[in-house]
Amino acid sequence: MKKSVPTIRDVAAAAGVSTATVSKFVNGAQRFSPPVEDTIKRVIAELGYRSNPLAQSMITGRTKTVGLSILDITNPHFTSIVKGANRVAQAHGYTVLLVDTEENPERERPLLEALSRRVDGMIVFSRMQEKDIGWLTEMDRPLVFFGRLSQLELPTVASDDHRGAYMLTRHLITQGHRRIAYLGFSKSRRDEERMGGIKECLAAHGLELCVYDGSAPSAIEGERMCSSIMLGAEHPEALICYNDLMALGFMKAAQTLGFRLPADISVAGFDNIQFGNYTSPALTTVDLQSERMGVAAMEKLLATIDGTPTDRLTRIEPQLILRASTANRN
Amino acid sequence: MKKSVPTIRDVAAAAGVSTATVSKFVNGAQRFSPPVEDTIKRVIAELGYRSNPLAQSMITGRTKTVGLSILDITNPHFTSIVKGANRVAQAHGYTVLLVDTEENPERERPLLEALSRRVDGMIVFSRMQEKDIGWLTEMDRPLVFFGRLSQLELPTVASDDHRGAYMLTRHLITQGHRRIAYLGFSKSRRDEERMGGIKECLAAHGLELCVYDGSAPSAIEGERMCSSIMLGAEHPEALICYNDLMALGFMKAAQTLGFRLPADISVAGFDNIQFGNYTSPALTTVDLQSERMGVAAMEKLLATIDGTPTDRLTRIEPQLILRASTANRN
DNA sequence: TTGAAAGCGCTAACAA
DNA sequence: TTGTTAGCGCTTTCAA
Repeated sequence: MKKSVPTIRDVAAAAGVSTATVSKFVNGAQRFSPPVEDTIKRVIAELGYRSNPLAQSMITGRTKTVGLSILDITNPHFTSIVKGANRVAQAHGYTVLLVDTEENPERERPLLEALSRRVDGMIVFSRMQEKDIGWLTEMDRPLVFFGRLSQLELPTVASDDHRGAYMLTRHLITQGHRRIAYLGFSKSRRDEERMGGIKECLAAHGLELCVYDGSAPSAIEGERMCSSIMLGAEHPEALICYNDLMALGFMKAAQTLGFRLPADISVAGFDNIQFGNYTSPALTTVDLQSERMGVAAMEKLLATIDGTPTDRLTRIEPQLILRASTANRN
Repeated sequence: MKKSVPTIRDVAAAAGVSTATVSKFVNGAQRFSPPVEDTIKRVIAELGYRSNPLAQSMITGRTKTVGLSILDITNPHFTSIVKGANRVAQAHGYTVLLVDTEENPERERPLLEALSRRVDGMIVFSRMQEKDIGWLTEMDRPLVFFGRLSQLELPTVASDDHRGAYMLTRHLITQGHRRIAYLGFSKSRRDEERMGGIKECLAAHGLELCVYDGSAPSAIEGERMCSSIMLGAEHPEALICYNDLMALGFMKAAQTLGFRLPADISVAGFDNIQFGNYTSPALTTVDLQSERMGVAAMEKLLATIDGTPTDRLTRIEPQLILRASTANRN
């Protein structure tokens, strides 16, 4: 009595037909005479047969699985992306294989190479320099990339960070802020875009930007940077953070230092993570539409897999979300 | 000129050796004479050969991939678990295949069945009733389960929710709270344990528990439930929430209704998600050690896969984290 | 409508 | 040290 899982051959033998027949029937590739179909159906149920996706994939070359590589699963921005991507994949019968590169550019390549052979396509969020990702294109797998690329011709989904930053800055200026600072994260490709948007808007009003650079896009880092930002000769009237996590950390540390928000300083971030809603004051932010980005990326990937042509670049418009962390400076 | 990816046969032919030789060499299963090794190495580089993990897995029966099924990727409790599990898997050369069942018990079964054939083992967080998960054991794959089970004999990692709840309640009583309420989530298996711990402690002090039941373990739901909890004839002096997300939502809504925290009501949750640190007041919580749970589960799973015996149950001790959302009632 | 047979890319005895 | 050979579980012509 062999305990192991039944194969298509076991089914074929028990049903008195050929494996080819079973295969075609299981995949709905062909209809058979009622008696044959009934027997097969019965035997499958009896044996508890289920096809081996590995063997199936090896032959067909399709795995019905897509890879999604993100930078940090504990950042709500990325989990929202996953949420959106997951929903679309699910609806199309695909399983998402998630890889968390943990903000470590060196880990990306081996992880993605291992992943690439197991999936029909991949969506990649990368911290690598553009010059270092040429190999991605050589993996002969459909691929969608997050974020603007200047050289590479990859299908891409990107938020308009420049515009989002401009909108936010414009609003801060309207509120009467003049000394505006940026707590950035220069390791990210998007940092430049955001800073560019801010600077452009400030320049248009004859203002200059004071820039601080964080070493991680996290709340902890926001906390850490707070003292050097707030305890100089003259602290900024408004601070734009690279993302909401940093803003959250900064706000907490600033309050601990005795500053009142937004009276002493206005604070804003990017991403519109749900937790920006639960701080006091609630966080003003630029909603980059994370979930929608995930949806768009997965739709683009599945289209590419199916061979349906799509635009190379999908741009998602950001939305400014005003909350209490920014206020008029009168 | 065939554009397709090179197989082991291409390498063998080009190197003038047998496929077996290439296979063994690639897998480091055996050493060969220097000239042979050099040629193979060179040819592999030239052709850009990389072995097909699918074919490999089909034969060896091992995929070097493990599945991890969670209830909601946007809940930081689960992302911490993933973080811990991921780290361990990575260190052992395994890739984690993540599945988000989105708090939908019906989706679990098909998702897990599809997953089970592609991985060497699985870690499962389930919202299903214990009576409905017997099939899990029949999937002939190593499996680790999160949460206490009463009947099933599965390897399990669980936090001591009962004790955590007891500790928290005890502290609240010490702080002088008498009218204590619980905002639960009865769909979760852990809800009972938490409520049990609270009740036991209250009973020991001759107190009774007032219970509200939420329909989702989310911040939104916490917000929604707030008015019915706070705007009755007499509102509780302290509220324990099923998790931090609900607590966050509740706190925000309560403050919006004009209540001062913790002066009017103390609030506490479970999980110690990082965002409990960034609210005002910061959230008192029971740290269930999410990341450690992920680590423990993955270690247990990999041990099971390797055939190393482990204890059936790993229990993780919770820690009470006191912050400003709970205060003395004098 | 059904089946025989030839693989998919790789590994694992077993030989040489 | 190296090669031969027989599959893993499945799909897919092609023939019956």
